[in-house]
Amino acid sequence: MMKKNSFLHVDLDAFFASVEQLDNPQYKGKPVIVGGLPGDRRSVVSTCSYEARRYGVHSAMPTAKAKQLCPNGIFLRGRMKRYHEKSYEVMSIFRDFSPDVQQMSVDEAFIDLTGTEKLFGLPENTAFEIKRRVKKETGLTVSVGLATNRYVAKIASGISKPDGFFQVKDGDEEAFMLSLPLDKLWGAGSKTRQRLNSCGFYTMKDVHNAPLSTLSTLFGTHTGNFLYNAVRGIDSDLFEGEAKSHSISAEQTFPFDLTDIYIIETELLELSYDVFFRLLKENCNGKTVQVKIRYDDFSTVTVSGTYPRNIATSDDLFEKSCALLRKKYEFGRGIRLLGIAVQNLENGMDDAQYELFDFGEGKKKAVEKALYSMQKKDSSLYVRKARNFIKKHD
DNA sequence: TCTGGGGTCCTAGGACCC
DNA sequence: TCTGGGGTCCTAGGACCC
Repeated sequence: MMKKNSFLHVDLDAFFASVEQLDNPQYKGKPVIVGGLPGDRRSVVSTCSYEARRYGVHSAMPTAKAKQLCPNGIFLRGRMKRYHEKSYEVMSIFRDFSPDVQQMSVDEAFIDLTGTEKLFGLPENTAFEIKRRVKKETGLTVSVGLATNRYVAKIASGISKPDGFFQVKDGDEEAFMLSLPLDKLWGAGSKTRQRLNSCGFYTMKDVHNAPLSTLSTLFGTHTGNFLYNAVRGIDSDLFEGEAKSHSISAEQTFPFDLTDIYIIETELLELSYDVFFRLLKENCNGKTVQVKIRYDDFSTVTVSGTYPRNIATSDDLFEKSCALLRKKYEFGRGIRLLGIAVQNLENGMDDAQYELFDFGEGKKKAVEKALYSMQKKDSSLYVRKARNFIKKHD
């Protein structure tokens, strides 16, 4: 008989809040809420401790509401650098147990344990050994799901949080899925659930009863297939393979809506710097630029352009962004968010091109590369155009 | 209570080419 | 003179996730 696959999904519990409690022992056992501070306009909760969740606080909740629900909460801004350090420690432990660790985000990963039994014993024992080592070596707790495919492992890890372990045995996948409420169907968010409900589907069983053809007609081929498989505990390969496209973006929500075109473009300048320096840092580049505008009523539009050559400098990105914005922006409307993305990225900076088409950009580019290496050596260095400083000191 | 920021993937329609 | 069907690329919008 063929040996079945074993996958772990490991999730760090209330990650950002747990790191804060670890680094600040006086916060242990208290409601810690990481994200915006209560006084910040237009901010949300990023992560909160289980103590805070008891008050009804959760991720993505406006900070103002969190403050209302939990007036004595400890509100903290995130320290992303620190979280990435801890994340790296944890991921390194995972790699001691399998060569195939697929990190999904800063706080979760899949570990393929297929074929590791001879080395580490049963997968469930490995799961407990991983939990033990993470706790001992980093002070953090994780929740682990174990199953024969990634999709079911992902759902299983959410079953007994925090510090949990849940195994779905070979052959039990379908029954496991059917035992859960519909809102545990990972990959079907609120919009899809609303549509499911409006079609008369309220439980996993309801979806399970529908033939594939019906689901495909109602939801399209892709989502139909996904739903059909998901309620049966079959992995639709959502987590398989490398990502096809890649992009780097930056966006900013403003405390107050913007209408003045000079100020709007000054913000685009700032975003252009952010994005361009990150392109340098990641040593990649692309030809497609997207500008995102969120109006005061929260409606969001995007406009993008694909150009013959990669982005040459931050000024180049700035000019393209301004042109795109002017094409799309309904002048006079209040803007609450602006974003810039460079999409369809490829590795390398194609330096050769600039020798053929150098419109003075080669020089600018050299200057920006030099600035980038200065910033790399001294991270306190903040290089921006004078235009951005004028804004800051208004 | 009024909604962050950084991503990936999918779809539909249009342009363009063969 | 009118027109089919397929492939590819691009764009805008939307859903979803952490």
